[in-house]
Amino acid sequence: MRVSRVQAEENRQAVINVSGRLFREHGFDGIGLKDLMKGAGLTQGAFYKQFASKEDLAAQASKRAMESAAQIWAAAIAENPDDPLGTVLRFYLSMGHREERMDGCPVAALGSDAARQSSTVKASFETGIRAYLDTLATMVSAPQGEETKDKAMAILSTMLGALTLSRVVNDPELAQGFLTAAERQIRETAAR
Amino acid sequence: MRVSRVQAEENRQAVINVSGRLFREHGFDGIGLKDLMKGAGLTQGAFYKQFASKEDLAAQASKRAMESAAQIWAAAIAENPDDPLGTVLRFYLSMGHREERMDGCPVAALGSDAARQSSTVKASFETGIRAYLDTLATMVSAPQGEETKDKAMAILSTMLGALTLSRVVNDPELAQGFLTAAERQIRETAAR
DNA sequence: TGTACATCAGTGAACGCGCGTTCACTGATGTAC
DNA sequence: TGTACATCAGTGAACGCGCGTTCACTGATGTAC
Repeated sequence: MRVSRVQAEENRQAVINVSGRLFREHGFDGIGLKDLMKGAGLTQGAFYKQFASKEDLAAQASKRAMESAAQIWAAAIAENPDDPLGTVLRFYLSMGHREERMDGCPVAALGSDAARQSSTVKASFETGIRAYLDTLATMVSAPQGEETKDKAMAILSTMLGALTLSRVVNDPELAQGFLTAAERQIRETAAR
Repeated sequence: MRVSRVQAEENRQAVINVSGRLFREHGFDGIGLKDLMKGAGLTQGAFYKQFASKEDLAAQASKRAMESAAQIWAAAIAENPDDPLGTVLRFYLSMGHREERMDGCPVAALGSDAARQSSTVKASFETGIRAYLDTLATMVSAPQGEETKDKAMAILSTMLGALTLSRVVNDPELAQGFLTAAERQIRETAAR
């Protein structure tokens, strides 16, 4: 049955939000339209009234996921403005983040999947990654602007790599080792 | 029809080898048993004479893929023993590696997929990752042993993160930026 | 060494299932007058 | 403001397809004597 335009838009947003979380948990190929729609309280049939294809949803959900990740960064920084970099590192490189794929960094949750997706999906990630870099760039000390960008890119690489490695290994001690080693090295890089 | 024991074992190895490559190219969920077997010149029906399940093959193929990655490292180092770290960084953090998923680093190709797999699959990755770390540890200068391990973990994190990020973004310039920034920072970390 | 027979790697078809996508239908919403 | 009708978000079933897995069968290999 028909639903008000406002309600329809709310439903669309709900699908995008829940898909962003479910894709992170199960991968783009690991969850179907039926379960994505059910997550928003709808049925499969309504899907094509809102989205052109699963890939279209993947792109929109990735964009949304990156945006909410950026908001989590911003909220954490706002709570502890004296040590922004330390705040970001403490939550990004934590065992809690390692175990929480669904609400964690989308690049860590979907990175190797995203590399295989269309350039529309990649564009969503690229935008979010540039936002990460801008945030990190405000936190590092560097003589010139160009070097600041470089440092931000190296720091983000280390963060993402350490979290990914910590999730791929079984041994919790080794996992913690990657997170700790990354944090230590990033602090040195940022200060240098 | 029956085939000699030697031939059967060769076929098994061929399936493992080709699957290691095809999984890297398409992801664990992105390619089916039919195509994996076809890659080794066999048909789908023979699969369960050699493997317990697709997951069983995933674990064995991941192990094999990590072993051949380690061999690529070793071969590159052997060719240029004067600058082992530089050699590894030049090929790992290259645009060529970015574009060659099938024969590249399995952690970069399958990292976020692997995090969702069974602990058997993760164990294959963990073993390979420890081998990476041992190799890197011989290349960094550090006063104490513990610090060497830490540096190796941070360096591997930066390498993996930079390659992953370079593959996730569309813009080749940004992709190259991650690789370059990572290489620069790793050289500093290794020398410090 | 030669023969008879058991073994089993590989084939190809079938199984049930869930996938992404399409479609006829419903009925509340939105619009025209 | 009230009425008549067109719109369209959502439902639920169906589509063809490919998935992982199973199985009856084949015939060369391996084994027993």
